[in-house]
Amino acid sequence: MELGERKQRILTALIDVYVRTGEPVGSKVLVDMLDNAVSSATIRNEMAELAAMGYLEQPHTSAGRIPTAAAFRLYIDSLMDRRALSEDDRREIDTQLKRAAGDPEKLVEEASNVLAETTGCAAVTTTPSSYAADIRRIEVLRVSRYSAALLLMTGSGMLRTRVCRFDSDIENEALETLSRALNEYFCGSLLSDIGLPQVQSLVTALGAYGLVCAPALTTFYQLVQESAELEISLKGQLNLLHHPDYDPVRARDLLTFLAQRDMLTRLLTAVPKGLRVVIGSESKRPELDGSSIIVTRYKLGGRPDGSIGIIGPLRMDYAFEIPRIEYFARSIGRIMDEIIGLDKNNPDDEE
Amino acid sequence: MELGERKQRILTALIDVYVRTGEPVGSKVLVDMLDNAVSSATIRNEMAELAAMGYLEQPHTSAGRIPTAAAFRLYIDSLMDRRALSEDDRREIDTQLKRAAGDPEKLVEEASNVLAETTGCAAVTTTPSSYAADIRRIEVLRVSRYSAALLLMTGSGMLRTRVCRFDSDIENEALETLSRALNEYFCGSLLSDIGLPQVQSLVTALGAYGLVCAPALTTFYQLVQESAELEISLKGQLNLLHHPDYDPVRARDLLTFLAQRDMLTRLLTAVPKGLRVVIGSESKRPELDGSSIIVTRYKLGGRPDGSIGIIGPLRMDYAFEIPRIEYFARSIGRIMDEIIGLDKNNPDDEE
DNA sequence: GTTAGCACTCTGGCACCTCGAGTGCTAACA
DNA sequence: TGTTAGCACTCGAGGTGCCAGAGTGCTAAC
Repeated sequence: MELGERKQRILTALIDVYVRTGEPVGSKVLVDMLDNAVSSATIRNEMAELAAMGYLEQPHTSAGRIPTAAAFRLYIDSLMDRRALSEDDRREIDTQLKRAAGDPEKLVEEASNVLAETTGCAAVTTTPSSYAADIRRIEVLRVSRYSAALLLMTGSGMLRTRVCRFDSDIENEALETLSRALNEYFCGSLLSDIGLPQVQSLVTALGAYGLVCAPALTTFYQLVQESAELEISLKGQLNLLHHPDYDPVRARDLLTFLAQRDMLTRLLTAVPKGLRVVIGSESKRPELDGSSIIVTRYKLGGRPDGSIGIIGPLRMDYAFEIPRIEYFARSIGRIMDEIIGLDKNNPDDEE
Repeated sequence: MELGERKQRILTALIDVYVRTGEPVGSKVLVDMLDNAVSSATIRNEMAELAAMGYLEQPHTSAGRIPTAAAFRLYIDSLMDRRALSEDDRREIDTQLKRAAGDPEKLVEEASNVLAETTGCAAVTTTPSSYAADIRRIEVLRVSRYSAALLLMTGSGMLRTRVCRFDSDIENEALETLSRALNEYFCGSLLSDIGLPQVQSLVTALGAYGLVCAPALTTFYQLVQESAELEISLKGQLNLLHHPDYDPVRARDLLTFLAQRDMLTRLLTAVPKGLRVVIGSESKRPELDGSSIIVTRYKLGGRPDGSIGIIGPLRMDYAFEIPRIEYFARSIGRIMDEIIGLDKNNPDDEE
């Protein structure tokens, strides 16, 4: 059902006002918005039709209208005028992100913080998907007589350590053999390809040291699992508690829902590739009624990788926030490539 | 001003009831509590005096009385009967904590989670104070042609890494020299003793490589700073939002206050040695009115080190929660000594 | 198809009332 | 002197009624 041009103008104006004020919009305000081209009665007629079409609703008879999720959907898909970020805004974002550069995980976390702060919403990000990353190097470092640290370095620039305790004192020779074997077997493997059987098969390969090194192999396996796992960071939850559009109880319930990380995972990993905006009830989760999610993916080495986005009330300045999030994603991709992307072109290990 | 024996009994009974119900306690209930020994009128007289002494207050004229912060203080210091944890509770705590063992920082974090969950309050912990820890070892690991990771290992069992980018390709020789110099200069030093001047002085010591290694020195300095910093973890904030004693707005404000980590730091580091209970207004922070903090320190190698505690509403079951937190602290100390404490007695490095 | 005008509806705030719980006080009692 | 019974009093919670204001829907005229 195609919307007449005037209906589109009215709907757009109404959304613009609503996004600004948060109050139901009456016909009089819209007359002004449309330069007195038509009278309030005409607007009222049009609004009644828009309401019948499911684009507007009234909290009660004598209140103005507010846009429905369907209206926001239409607005985002075809009505809105994207507002580009100013040069200043971009520079600001870039500098803030670069401050955290050095380590991909820190970068993404900092992006989350900055995004939450600038939008006043909660920000979600996933770390670069190390699932498909390859192991570059494994170090075994003695900590004490009977404990050692394993260090894992991946092609995505991630470093992880984990301490392992042996059942008794362990010889240097054993640790060196372990280190050699681990590197020999697993360097170049994808994290996702390493299963328990592969790790277990090392026990025999380690010969005389197989048994004493067993705890280290378990630790190594856990380390790989943990590293392959997608990590989700959620920042700025307090923003939601302070947001005027949420009453404290709704905000609390939303936070409780978001605290179940598997829900978040599902929401984030379902993002196909480009941008995804989930508006209120579209998510089919009652807890997300009244909230919107804007997510996009950042690229790593040119390929879509982790996700970044915000969660906030239905009433968001989509025309502004969407470009902002897209810029964040681009900026993260760019900086991350600077940190590690280039390394991909020049693999260069010592061993 | 000494409290008469009957007043003590009344106050104790009142607190017990109030802690259980959360409602103002009227004279009739107390008559039952005290086995009808006296009439409600007598209780009322006593309560009026207790109120005059500042131990009780009424939300309004026709309501029962609730204990003031001063009453809780008296209760904790001299009236209450500590209730010991059951054997089952202890075992439960031990197994949950041991699951996370391996790394002191993870252990403390997990303790925070478990404590928050079992008490229904927010839990705070500080990581073992690495401030006074000594550097055991520094590793320099090449990541790419022009970047390397620095790894720092301390005597408190902490491992930290940070990636550093050089201005251009860097030779193996340079990295090796850097590694040697760092270890030579800083192994055995306390983290707190390492300042910018000391690090800078390495530039000359590195000779020909001084300049190219400069970024690594900066990174090293940051790494040391970051490692020396006390880390505070706050878990279970959502519990506070759901707690019946907080209306959502107060809970929100409390969370907002707690989010300023420097405030938390001050609260936690001020704990002298044993137990510390800060009740409501005693903290002099208006945001903490209506909330109590119970903190104690866990020991590491027999010496008081980090802190662990909970933050929750004034109305807590102190007689039960205090022993619980103390048990947590003991358990952490014990497990942590198992992980690293013993190592202190057997320092044993490869180099 | 558009507009002016009017009756209608609904919310939010305010005042008012009643009920129940629990107190403070007084006078009598042991 | 300390304890008790009895009663008037206070206050909050919750329900009702009323009013002003905002915005609509509808009708009839343009």
